[in-house]
Amino acid sequence: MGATKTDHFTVKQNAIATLAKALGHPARVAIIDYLLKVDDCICGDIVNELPLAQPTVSQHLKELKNAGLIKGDIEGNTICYCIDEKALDKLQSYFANISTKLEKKKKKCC
Amino acid sequence: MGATKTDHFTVKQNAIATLAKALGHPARVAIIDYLLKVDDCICGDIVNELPLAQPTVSQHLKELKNAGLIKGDIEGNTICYCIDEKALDKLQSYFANISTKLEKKKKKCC
DNA sequence: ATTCTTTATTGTAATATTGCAATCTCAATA
DNA sequence: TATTGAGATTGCAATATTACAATAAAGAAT
Repeated sequence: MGATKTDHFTVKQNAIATLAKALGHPARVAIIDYLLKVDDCICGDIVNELPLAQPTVSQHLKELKNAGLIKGDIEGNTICYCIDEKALDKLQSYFANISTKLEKKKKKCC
Repeated sequence: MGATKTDHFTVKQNAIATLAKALGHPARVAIIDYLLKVDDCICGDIVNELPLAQPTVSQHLKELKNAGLIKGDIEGNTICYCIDEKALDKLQSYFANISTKLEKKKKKCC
């Protein structure tokens, strides 16, 4: 087969998986890192920051956008990419929740 | 090509990407969810919980294990899989850190 | 010892991802 | 109206992932 059976899992599980998958490549982690580092989001220089060709970077940006992790505002000739807080909040609370749960069940197993 | 250029990115970026990638499939998110829900980690019934064939589940467990997200203790006939807190702490602090940074730069851009 | 049970491994087919050269789009500027 | 420049799209090759049937491995139960 090769295709993920998304319809067999909950909406929430799929949502987390989609977000995690988008961050499942170092180039895309690097893009998020860079967007965080740059204070004003005059982007467009992302390509120069990464050790990858322009079409490849464009593709990674597209994937981050599809996953909802970033959003791009067209600004005349250039595009200003920014982190979408909502998506990152979702991830943050997901992992915070896991940590809380792990704290509670501490030493209950292995 | 098809192969990720891991050597072009930082160790940290690769580490986060590896962990995120492991969670980039709903079945693996479901496994983590299940391990959290079950209080004692008498596992082995993970296969019954998932809508996938046994070899597929085994493969997903292997990937979670390779990424360091879970660990498996052999217990006679069965194997007891548990969440590895260290990996999840890493993810939790990564996203907590991002949230903090986003808070600071609020309204500075788009 | 044989069978049962649980999990891993192997092999294979279908599909997805990664990466880039070439090309295209479109706004800004000359 | 060209021309330039930023970014997206297309097409393609290499590789990785997903899923499962069949099979193997190994301790438990009979």
